[in-house]
Amino acid sequence: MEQSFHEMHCLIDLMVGNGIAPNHFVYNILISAYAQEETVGEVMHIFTKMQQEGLNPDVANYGAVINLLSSIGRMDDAMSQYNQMITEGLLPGIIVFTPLISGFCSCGKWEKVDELFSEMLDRGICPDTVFFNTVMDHLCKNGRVIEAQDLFDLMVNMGVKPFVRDYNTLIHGYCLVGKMDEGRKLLDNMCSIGLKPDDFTYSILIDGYSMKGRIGDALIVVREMLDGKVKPSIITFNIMIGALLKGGRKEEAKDLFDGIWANGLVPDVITYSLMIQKLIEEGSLQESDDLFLSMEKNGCVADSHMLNAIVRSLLRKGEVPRAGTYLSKIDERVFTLEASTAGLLTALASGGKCQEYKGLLPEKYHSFLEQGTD
DNA sequence: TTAGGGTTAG
Repeated sequence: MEQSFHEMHCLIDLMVGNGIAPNHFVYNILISAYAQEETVGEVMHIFTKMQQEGLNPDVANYGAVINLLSSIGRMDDAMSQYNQMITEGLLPGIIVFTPLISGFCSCGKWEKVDELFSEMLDRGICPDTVFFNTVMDHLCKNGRVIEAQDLFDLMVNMGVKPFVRDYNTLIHGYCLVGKMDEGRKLLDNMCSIGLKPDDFTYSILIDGYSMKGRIGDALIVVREMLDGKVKPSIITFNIMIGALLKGGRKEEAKDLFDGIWANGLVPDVITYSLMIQKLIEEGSLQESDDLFLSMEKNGCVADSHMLNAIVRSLLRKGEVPRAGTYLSKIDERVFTLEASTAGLLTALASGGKCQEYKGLLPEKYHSFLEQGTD
């Protein structure tokens, strides 16, 4: 980035040297590019530089700067820029209000959200589909699904057509607070107005039912998805496999796993992680090792989360030597031990077998055993 | 591509 910052300066100097003064377009391309990298120093430098050269920032320039400041939570600074542009007589548009309001949502300043939304409407600025989706998503993720629903209704009343993504956002909101029947109603509602649910819609609902332990209802949605000719993604498979395993329906989960390839997909690290943990849990240790090997043979590489989860499963089963094998992989690949994994190691030593276990685990992790003997 | 946003799994 430092290099390209230098290049940017050279480019601007070259333009000036050729009698071409950089305009708002040029500056905004630069500001936006640096904003994407979240390099605040550079952005503010360019912003100052353009003003020094007698070019007053336009609404787009302010929009890009306010977006950057809001995205990193510097709301005081974002508001100062907003006030500055008002002072200069510029008229803020939806491009300025969306990041500003989104920023206040991110830090939970809901009264500021309400205040700015009112101000925006007072200024005659119409919220659009991007605005509604952004704010609804924030509300849903904070458990404020009732307010998200109100916003959704307002959107419809204002004549802004909801898209599949808006439904997905709201259904997710209901799932997060366990209101599955409301989520389910929305699925039917979107179908009735001619919107076709996608794999996200179904996956969100399947996961929601699964979290509530309603495996039967989850499977009904799976059936509807397949009947509707919506192709599941590997994530959908992972959700379904997770739901079945949770419901103790291992054979069906295994059938789904075997059917992944027929759907033109390949299992990913999460699919394998789910299956392997289940095998360990039921004591099929050789099978779990075999699956791990075939996974790596298929080019799917274990990540830190997976190895930690495997180690924890093995430790819970008292399979210390095998856990040692996977701990060595964590060590070799320079992954970190997660706190919950370390906690299990420490707990292990409190049983008085610290010395015995030391011989089974890589030396690097002996300190966790020693902590347990205090 | 001059400016704002967003969904699912261990």
